[in-house]
Amino acid sequence: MDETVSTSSTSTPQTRKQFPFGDFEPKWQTYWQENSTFRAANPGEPGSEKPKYYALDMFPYPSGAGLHVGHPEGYTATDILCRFQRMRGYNVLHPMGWDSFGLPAEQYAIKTGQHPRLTTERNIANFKRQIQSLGFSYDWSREVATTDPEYFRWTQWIFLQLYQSYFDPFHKKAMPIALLEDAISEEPKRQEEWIENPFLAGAHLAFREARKEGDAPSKDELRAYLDEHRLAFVSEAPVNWSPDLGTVLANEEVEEWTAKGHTVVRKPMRQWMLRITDYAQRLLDDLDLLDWSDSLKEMQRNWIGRSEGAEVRFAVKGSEHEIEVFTTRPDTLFGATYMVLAPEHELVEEITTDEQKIAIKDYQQKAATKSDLDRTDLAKEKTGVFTGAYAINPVNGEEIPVWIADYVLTGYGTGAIMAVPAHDERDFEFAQQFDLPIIQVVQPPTDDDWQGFTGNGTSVNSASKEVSLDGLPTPEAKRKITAWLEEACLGSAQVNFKLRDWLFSRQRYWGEPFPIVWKDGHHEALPESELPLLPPDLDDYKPAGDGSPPLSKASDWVNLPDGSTRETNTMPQWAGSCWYYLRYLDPKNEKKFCDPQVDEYWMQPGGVDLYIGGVEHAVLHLLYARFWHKVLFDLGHVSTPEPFKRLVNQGLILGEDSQKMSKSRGNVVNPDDVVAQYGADALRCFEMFMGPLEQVKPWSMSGVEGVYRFLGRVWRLVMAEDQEGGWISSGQIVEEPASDEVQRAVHTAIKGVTEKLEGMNFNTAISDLMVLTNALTKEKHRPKEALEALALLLSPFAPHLAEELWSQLGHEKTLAYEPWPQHDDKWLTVDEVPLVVQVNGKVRAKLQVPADADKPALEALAKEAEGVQTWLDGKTIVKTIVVPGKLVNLVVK
RNA sequence: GCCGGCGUGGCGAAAUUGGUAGACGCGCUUGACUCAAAAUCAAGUGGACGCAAGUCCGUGUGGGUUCGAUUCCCUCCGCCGGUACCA
Repeated sequence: MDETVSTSSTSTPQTRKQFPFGDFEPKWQTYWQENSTFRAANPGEPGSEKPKYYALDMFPYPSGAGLHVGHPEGYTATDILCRFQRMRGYNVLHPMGWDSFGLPAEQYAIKTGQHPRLTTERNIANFKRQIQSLGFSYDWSREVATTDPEYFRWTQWIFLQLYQSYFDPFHKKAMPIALLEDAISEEPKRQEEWIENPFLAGAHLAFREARKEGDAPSKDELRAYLDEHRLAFVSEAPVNWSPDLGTVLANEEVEEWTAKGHTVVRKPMRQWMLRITDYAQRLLDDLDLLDWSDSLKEMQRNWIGRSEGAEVRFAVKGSEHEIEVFTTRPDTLFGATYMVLAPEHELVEEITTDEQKIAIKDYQQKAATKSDLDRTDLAKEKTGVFTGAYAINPVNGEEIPVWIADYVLTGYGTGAIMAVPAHDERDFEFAQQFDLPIIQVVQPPTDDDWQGFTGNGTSVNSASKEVSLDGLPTPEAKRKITAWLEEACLGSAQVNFKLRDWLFSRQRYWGEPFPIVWKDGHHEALPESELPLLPPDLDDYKPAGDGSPPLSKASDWVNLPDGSTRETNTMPQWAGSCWYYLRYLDPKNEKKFCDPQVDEYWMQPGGVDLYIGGVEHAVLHLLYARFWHKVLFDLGHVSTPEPFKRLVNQGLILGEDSQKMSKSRGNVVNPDDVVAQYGADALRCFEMFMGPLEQVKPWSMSGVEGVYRFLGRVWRLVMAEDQEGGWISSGQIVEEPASDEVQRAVHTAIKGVTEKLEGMNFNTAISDLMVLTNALTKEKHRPKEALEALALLLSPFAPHLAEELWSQLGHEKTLAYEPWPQHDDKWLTVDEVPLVVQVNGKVRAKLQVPADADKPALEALAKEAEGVQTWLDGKTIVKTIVVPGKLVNLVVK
C-alpha cells in the first residue's frame, strides 16, 4: 500500500501531540510491572498489617473481538478507587482474570477443528495486552482463567460439595449428606445429632420405625432418598432445549439466546440440577445485608418471586383424587366457580370423562407443540377444554367444573388453580369466554365495579354453616379462612417462589466435565484425588443434535475399565464465575481453593468491598454466585454469608449517535484507536468525565479531546517547550511558598476530590481538578508544592501523566504509595463571604459581608444594600429570613 | 399491564439538610500570537426585550405546600430498564 496516499486520506491531520504520552505511558507500565508495584500482601506478608480493601471487576469473557470501550468504564472506576485507597494506607487487592469457558470458542472449533484452548489462549493474550495498555493497577500475579485445569479442579471440587450435601430444613442450611445417610442407616452412629436436629430423627423414623418388622428398606430405596436430597441432583423434568445450539439452557438464559434468534423449546430430558430453590428465602432475606442499588435488589426480589398464600385441597366428585391448588387469595374461596389444571397436570387423564377424552387429548397435544413464546403471545384470547369432571369446593360443598387451559402453568405452584372470576383478571376473561358463573365475594372499598376487582376490600357472600368471612377486611379474611382450612385438614398456609431450580448441565465440549461416573444406572462422585478431571481431546466438536453431548463421542474417555461410564455433560459457563473472587485471594494454593485465614483477612467483614460490573448479570451471575457462596458458608469453607458487600452497575456506553454500539451500525469505538491518538490517561479520564458511573451515556470523540487538552494543560504547568521542540522543565516553577490564593485553590481541590472519590462522583472530581489546573495556569509563578499536590490528586485518574510529572518534579520512586494529600481548613476560611439579598424570594443584590457577621448584622447590611431600597419603597417588611453564609430574604407587602 | 428509574442550555452534565439554577467540558463567537493555518493563550456564550443600566421568563405538563421548590406532595405526558397469564 502506498503510504503517502493512506496518510493523506485519513481524516485526522498529523498534529503534534500535546504531551508525549506515547513515550511515558509504556515506560510507566513497564516500571510498575518490573517493580511489582501493585502486588497485594496476603496475611503474614509485609503490608498485611494495613487495613485491607478488596475491589473487584466482573472478569471478562475474552472474545475474539477484543475489548470495547464499555470494559474500561468499570475497570477505570475500580482502578481509581484502588489507587486512592493505596495512597490512604490500605493493602489493596485488585485482581483480574478470564471467564474463558464459553460457546464462541467452541463454535469456532466446530468450524475449523482447532482446539478451543488455542483460540482461548490467543484471545486472552489480546485482552491482556489491551487491558495492560490502559495502566490498570492489577496484581497480575493473581491472574486466573476458568479454563485452567488448576482453576477448574476447584470448580469441580465445589460441585462435589454440592453433590455431597443436603439442605437441612430444620437448620435451614446445607449439611453433609453423610449425616442423613447415617440417620437412615440400620444402625445410626450419630444419634447425638438428632437432639439438635429433629429432621434427622424424622428421616430415621420414616425409614425404620414406621415400617413393619423385618421389612428393611432396599439399598435402592436408601440411595433414592439421598439422591432426592442432594443439592446437586439428576432430574427428568422438561427443560429448555435449543436444537440449533445443541444444548439445554437455564431459565435465566433463555431470553438472551432467543433474543439472538435461537429457538428454545420445552423438552423432557435427564439433566443435572442445583437446588437453588432451597435457598430462596435466604437469598431474599440477605439482600437486606447488602449495599446494592434498590433497583438491583428489586430485580432479584422479583426473580425470586416470593408470594404468601394457602394450599387448598379440592375433592374430585366421584373419585379418590384430590386437586391441590395454591392461592394468594384464600379469602375468595367462596367465589371459586370452576377449576383449571395445566394441560400437563398428572390428574388430567385420571379425571377426564369418556365424552371429553378426545377433546382433551387434542388440546394437550396442541399445548405441547406450542413453544413458550406462542403460549404467551396468544395471551389475548383464553383457550381451554372442560374435562367433564367436577370438584367440590371445601367451604360450601358446591360442585364446580374442572377445566384444562394453558394459562395455568405447570411449573408454578401446584399446576392447578381455583378460579375466582369475580376477582382475578385472567379468570374473569376465561369465564366470559366460556360463559362460566361469576360470583362477587369482595366488596371494593370505593364504588369501583366489583367485577374483576383484585384489590383488598371486604368479604361478602362468603358464609357457610361452618365458617363465615362476611364483613371481614381482606387480610383478616385470609387469616381466618386459612386457620379454618388448617383445622379442617383441607389446606394450609403456604409460601411459593417463582425461582426454579438451576439447570446445571450443558451439552457442550468447552466446559468443566462433571466429576461423576455412572455405575449400574447410578451416579457416583469421583474421588477428590482424581481432580482435575480433564476433558478428552476430540477430532470433531460438533454436537450430535439429538441432545447427546460431544464428550460422549470419546469412548476411551467415557468407558472406564470397571465397566462404569463418565458423565458426559459439562457445566455451564456460570460455574467458573460463581467463585473466582475467592480464588484471587489465594490463587496458587494447591491444597484448598482458598485458605480460611486468607479468606477471613480479605472478606471480613461482609465480603468484597466493592464490585463493579454490568447490570446484565442482575439475576444470573449475581444470584448463582450468592447461592454457591452460601453453600460454602454453610459447610464452613468461607467466613461470610454474602460474597459482595457493595455492588455498583456501570451504565452502558452508547455510540456517538446515542444508539447501542454494534458492528452493523458502524458506531463501535475501539479503545486501541483512542489510546493511540490520545493516550490511555485521556481515555480513562474521559470515561469518568462523561457523567455519573451508573448512567447510560453516549460516546463523544470531541469530549475525549476536551479531556486530552486538560491533560495537556496539566503537562505544560510543569513542562515547557525548548527551541528544538523538546520538553524541558518549566521555568515558571518556583520553590517559594504558595500565595494564599493558590493555597485556597489547592486545598479546595484536595477537599473536593477526596469527598467526590469517597462518593464515587468521578465526573465532578475531574471537574475539580480542572478548576485547580485553570487556577494554576493563570499564575506566572507556580509553587512546586502546589504542582506536587496536583500530581498526587490526579494520579488515580491519569496515573501515567501523574507519575511522569512526579518524577520530573524530582522524585525517584513511584507515587503509588505517597500519602494522599490532606486539606487544611485554615486555607478554606475566608474573611468575607458572598451574601444574597432577596426581596420576596427574588435576588435583588449580592454583597460581600464579613464571614463572622451575626444575624442582626446581616439583616441590617441587607436592608442597606444598594438596589434593595427601591424594592422596599412604600412597602412594609412583614418577615425576614436570615440564613448565615447564604442569604437574607425580605418579605414585603 | 405491573415494578423500578429518569426528564435541567445547541450537546455531555453540576447544584450539602429546600436557600444565587446551569460548576466543569464540548460546540459556537470574538481577540492575541502567525505571512497563513493548526496548536496555545485571553474574553464571551440559557431565552426574550433594551444603546445601556436593567427588567421579565426559564429545570417535561398542570396544580399544591413554603418567605423561598431542579429538590417535598398530587395529576398528566414522555423516555429508559426489568418483568410478563407466577394464581
